[in-house]
Amino acid sequence: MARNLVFRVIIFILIEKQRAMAYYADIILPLSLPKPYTYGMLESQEKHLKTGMRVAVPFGKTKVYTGIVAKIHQDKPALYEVKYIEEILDETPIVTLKQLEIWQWIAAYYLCNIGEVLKAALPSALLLESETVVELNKEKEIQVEELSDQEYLIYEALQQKSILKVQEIMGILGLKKVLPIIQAMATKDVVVINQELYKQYKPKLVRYVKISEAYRDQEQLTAFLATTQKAAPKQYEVMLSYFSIEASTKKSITPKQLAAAAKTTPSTIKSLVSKGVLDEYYLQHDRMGFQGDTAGSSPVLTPHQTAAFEAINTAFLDKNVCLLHGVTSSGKTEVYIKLIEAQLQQDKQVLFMVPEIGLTTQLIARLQRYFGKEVQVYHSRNSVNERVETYQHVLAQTKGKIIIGTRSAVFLPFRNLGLIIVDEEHETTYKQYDPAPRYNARDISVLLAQKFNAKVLLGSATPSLESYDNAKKEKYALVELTKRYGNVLPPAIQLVDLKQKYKRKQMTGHFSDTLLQEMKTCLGEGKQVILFQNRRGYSPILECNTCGFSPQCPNCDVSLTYHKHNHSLRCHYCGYHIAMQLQCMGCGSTEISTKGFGTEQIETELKSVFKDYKIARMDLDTTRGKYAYEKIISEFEQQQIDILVGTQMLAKGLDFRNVALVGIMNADTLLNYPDFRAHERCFQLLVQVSGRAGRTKEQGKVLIQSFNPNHQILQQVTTNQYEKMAEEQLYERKNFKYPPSYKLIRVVVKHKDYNAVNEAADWLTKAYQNAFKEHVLGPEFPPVMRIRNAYIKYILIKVPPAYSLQKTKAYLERINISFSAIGAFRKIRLNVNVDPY
DNA sequence: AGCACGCCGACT
DNA sequence: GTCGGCGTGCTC
Repeated sequence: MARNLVFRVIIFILIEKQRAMAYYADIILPLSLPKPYTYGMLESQEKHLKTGMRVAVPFGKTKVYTGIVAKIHQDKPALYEVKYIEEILDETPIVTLKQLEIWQWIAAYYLCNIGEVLKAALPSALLLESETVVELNKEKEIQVEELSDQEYLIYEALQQKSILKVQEIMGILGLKKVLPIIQAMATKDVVVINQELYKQYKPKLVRYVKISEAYRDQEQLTAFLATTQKAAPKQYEVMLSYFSIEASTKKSITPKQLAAAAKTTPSTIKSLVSKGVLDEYYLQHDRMGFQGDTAGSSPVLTPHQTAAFEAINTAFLDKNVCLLHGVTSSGKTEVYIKLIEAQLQQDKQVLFMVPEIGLTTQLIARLQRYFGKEVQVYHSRNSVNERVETYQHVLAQTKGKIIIGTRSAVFLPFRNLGLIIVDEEHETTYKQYDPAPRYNARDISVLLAQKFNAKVLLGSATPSLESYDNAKKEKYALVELTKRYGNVLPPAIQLVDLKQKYKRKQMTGHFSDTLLQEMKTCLGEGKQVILFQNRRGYSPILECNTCGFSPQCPNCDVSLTYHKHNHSLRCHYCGYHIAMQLQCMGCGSTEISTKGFGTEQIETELKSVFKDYKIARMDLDTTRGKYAYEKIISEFEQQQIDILVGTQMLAKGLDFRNVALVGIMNADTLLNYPDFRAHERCFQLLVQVSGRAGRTKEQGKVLIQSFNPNHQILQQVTTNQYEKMAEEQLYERKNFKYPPSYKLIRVVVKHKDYNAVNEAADWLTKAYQNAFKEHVLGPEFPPVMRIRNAYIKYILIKVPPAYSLQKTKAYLERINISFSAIGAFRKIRLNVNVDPY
C-alpha cells in the first residue's frame, strides 16, 4: 500500500517534471485564422527560439508554412495534440516586439486577423511556402509494365525533368485530383514525395576576378606573361588591363569590366581562370545601390520656412503630432530636410511616407542629393528581393536611416525611430481597401511614433478634415506656411460656365473658347499646359442611336468604356475587354454615339486643334510599365511635351517649372460623386491640380470648366479659402453624423447570388439595428453593385463620439459570428472596413 | 487560404 | 456504374 503510494508520487513528479520541461510556441500563420496556433518544440530548438523569429511549421495535411513566433510558454494545450516546429528559419528575430504589438493593435482596431496583418507586414520573400514535389525513387528498379497509364505518364515526365510539382502533374494528366495517384506510386516505392520549402529570397551575388595566389609571385607572373605575349596575345592584353585597372582603382574588378578594357570577350577571361591565373569570387550586392554624389550641404531656408521649422520644433515640445498646412509650392520639402537632418544628428531613423512612389522621383532625387546612401526606398514596385534587403537594413540599422516609402513602410522593423513625415497626408492611397488589413498608414504612423516616443509631421496643402479637426481641437499642433516659395503669386483661378458656352455655341468639342484662347496664348509664349480630366479612356458609355443599347460588362454592373488607342471596350473593374463594335450589338445599327468623355477623347480633340504641338497623356493606361511614369514626367520636364492631359495622377506634388496654364475640363463629375467626402475631395483635387501652374515668378492661370460655377466648393477653390471650406464641411459632417464627428464602420456583403446578398444584408441590418438603433444605414447597393460576378451590398454603422468604439466593435463581431453560424449564410463573403475612407 | 471529405448530376 | 462538380469544415 505505502509502496504503491510512493511509486505513484514518483510517477507524478516525473510527469510534472516532464510537463514543466516542455515548451510551446504560439505561431502566427500568414492565413486568415482568428488566433495563433500552438506548436511544440524540441529541447534543442527551445534554446535558440525567440519571439519574433520565423519558423516552418506543418499545417493541415500537406502544407508547410512560415509563421512568426508570437509567444513562448509552457502551457500544454489541453484540447489537442500539438504538432512540432519543423525548422527555425532565423538566427535572430526578424520581427521586433514593437511590431508584434502594432500587429495586435491593427488586428483589433481594423477587425481582421493577425495573420492577415502578418501577410501585409512582411515582404513576401520572407514567407516561404512549401510545395509538394515528386521525384523518382532511385533506389528501386522500376517495372514499367506494372504501371498504370497515368502512372506511366508521370514516370515518363520524370525522366525528362527530375522534379515535378503537383501543379505540373495536374497539367500532364489533365486532371485535378492527382494526389491519390501520386500517393499510390509512393507506396509502390516508384516515387518519393517531398515537401520542398523553397527560400524565395536570394542575395544578389556579383562575380569578380582577381589574380590568384600562385601568380602573385613576381617570377611566376613574369614567366607566364613572357610565354603568353606571343602564344595568347589576348590573354596577355587582359593581364595588362587587369594591372592597369588595379592600379587606378582600389575596387574589385568584374570580368565584364576587364573584358571591355582589354577589348576581348569573356571567354578569354574564362580560359585564364581555368589556367589558374585568375580566381573568381563572389560578393553579395545590394540590388538598390545609390550611385551618385551627395552635395551634402543643407538647404538655406527662407524666413517663412525658418519660421515654420522653428514653429514645428516648438510644437513638438508638447505635442506628438504636428500638422503642417503649407500651400502648394511653399517649399515644404526644405523644411522636411531640415527636420530630417536634426534627427540624423541624433542618430535616429526617419520614416518619410509618400502616397505613391512613381510620382515621387523628384523628391527622392532631392533627398538623395542631401543624404546620399542614407536614403532607402520601400514600396510595392520594388522586387520582392529588393524589399527583403531594405527590411533587413532597417532591422539591422546597417544603412538607410531615412526610409521613403508608401503605406506598407509603416510595417518596417524600426529600432530607433525619431520622426515620421507623412507627406500629402490627405491622400486616400494611405488607406488600404482590399485585402484586409484595411488600414490607414497615416493613422498607424501616429501609433508607430507613440511606441518610439517619436514625432509625426503631417504635411499637406489641403489637409484632410480629420487632421484639420484634430488640429483645431488641439490634439495636434498646427503650423501654417502660407507664402509660396520665392513669393510667387498663387495662380489666378477662373471659372468657365459651360451652360452658357454651350448655349452660345462657343464650344469646340469639350473646349470652351476661353480655354482655347488661353491655351493658344500660353503655348505661343513657349509655356506648357496641363489639362485635367478625371476619367480615362475615350468615353465611358457607348450608345446606339436607334435602340439605345449600350454594351455592358458581363461580370460587372457597368457599361464598357471605349478605348480608342487599341479599339477596345474595357471594363475598369474587372479588366474584361472586347474589340470595339462597329455595329450595335442589339439591333445591328451602325449609328453609335459616345456619351461622356475621358482623357483619350481630350487628347484626340487636341490633336486636331493644336497640330503643331506635342501632346501626351498620363493616366493608368500610359503609365503601366515600371518606368513609364518617369519617362512621361521627364519628357514633360524637358519640355519635349507641350500639352499634358491626365487624370488625378497629375495632382500629386510634381514640380514643373514651365507650366503657365492648367485647365480642368469638367469639375462636375468630381462634385457629383456619391460619397460624403465628394466635396472635400473635389476641393483637394482642384487645389492640388491648380498648384501645378505658375511655379516660377510669373503668375500661373487655372481655368475650371463647369456647368455649375456657382457651387460653393468651386467658389472656395477660386478664392483659395481652405479654412472656410473646412469649417463649412466640418459643420455639415457634424450635422449629418459623418467623420470626423462620428466614426464609420462599413460592412460589405458579397456573393454571386443576388437574392442571397439581399437576404444576408437584411438579416445583418436587423441584427445591427437591434444593437445600434438608428445609427445603422442601409443596406444599400454601392454605385457599382456587381463586380467580377459578385453582388455587393453595404451596411454602414455610425459610431457616435460618445460611444466606445471598442465595445461597438466587440458587439459587431459577436453579431457577425452568429451570422456565420447560420447555415444558409455560410457561403456569403463578409468584410468589415473600419474608417472606410 | 488550401485541401480533403462527402454528396449529387452527367456520361462512358 | 464512375468521374468530377461544388459545398463544408478543419487546420495547432
